Amino acid sequence: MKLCSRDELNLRKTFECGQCFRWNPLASAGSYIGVAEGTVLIAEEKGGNIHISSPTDISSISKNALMHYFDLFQDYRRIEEEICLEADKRKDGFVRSAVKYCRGLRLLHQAPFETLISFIISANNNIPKIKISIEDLCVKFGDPVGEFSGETYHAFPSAERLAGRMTELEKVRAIGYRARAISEAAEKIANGRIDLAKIEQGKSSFEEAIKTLCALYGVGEKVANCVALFGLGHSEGFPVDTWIRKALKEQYGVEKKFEEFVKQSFQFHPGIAQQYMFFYLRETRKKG
DNA sequence: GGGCAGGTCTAAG
DNA sequence: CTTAGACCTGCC
Repeated sequence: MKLCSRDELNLRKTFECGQCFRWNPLASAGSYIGVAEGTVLIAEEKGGNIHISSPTDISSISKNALMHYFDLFQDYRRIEEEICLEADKRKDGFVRSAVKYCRGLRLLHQAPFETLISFIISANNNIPKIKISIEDLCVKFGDPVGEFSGETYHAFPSAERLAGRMTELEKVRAIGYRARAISEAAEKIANGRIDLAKIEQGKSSFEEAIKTLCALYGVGEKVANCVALFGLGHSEGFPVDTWIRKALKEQYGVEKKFEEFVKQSFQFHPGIAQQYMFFYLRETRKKG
C-alpha cells in the first residue's frame, strides 16, 4: 500500500540511524525488509512514494497503524523549524547542520518490550553485534511470521517467552553477561511486577517512566532514555551516549551535568534533536 | 592479539 | 555524589 511521499520519509536514514535493529536492506536498491507490528514488512520507494507490502497477508495491519509506526501524523517540517529556531537563538550551527542532513529521518514508534530488550543488549556493545544478538534471540524464541527469498522471519519474543529461560538466553550469540539483565526484565514484566503500558507517553510522566525503567538491572540512564523515546513515545527522551557526550563537549564545552544542560538547551522535541545529532555525527565521522 | 563498542554495576573515597 | 575497573564477545 502507498504510505506517503518519499519527501516525508527517508528509509535509509530512518532505518539506519541507530533507533532500530531489525530492518535490513534488500538487494533491490533502496528497499528494506523487517519485522514490525507482528508482520514481515517490505518498505520501498516507487514513483516518488513510499510503499509498504508484505510477503504474507498484510490485511490485518491498517494503514493507520503504519502511519503511527512511522510517526507520519507529526509534521516534521514544523518540528525541524522549531529545533532550528531554538538552535539559532544560541548561534548553534551544529544542530542546524544536523537537522538539514537528517531530513526524512523519522522516529519510529516501536514495541515497548522489544525496545527495552534491544537497548539492554546495546550497552557496551556495537551495532553489528547488537543485530546479531537480537536476530538470534528472535530465531530461538520468537514465532515465525513469514518467509521471503527462502528465509524465515521471526517476531520478537514476548516477555512470557523469555521469562525463566536464563540457560538458553546465555546461549544467544554474543549476548554474554547481558543474559541476566534480559532474563530479569522479562520475568518482572511477565509476572506483572512492571507494566510497560503504564509508563507510556500520556499514561505517566517522563520522569516516572525513567525511574521505573532504571529500577531494572542492566538499565541505566542512557538505555532508559532510549526505551522511553523509541518505545514509549516520550519525546523528552534524550539518550546521552559516547557520541552525544563528545558532541556536547566539543560544541558546547559541557563535560558534566549533561542532563541539566540538555533540559535547558533542547526544549523543543529533544528526542528528535538528539537523534538528528547522533546520526549526523555517525555519518560524518565514521572511523575518526 | 590488544582494544574497542549507542553503558551499567559495584566498590570505595 | 563522584570515579575507577570489570565486563561477554565479534571484529579490526
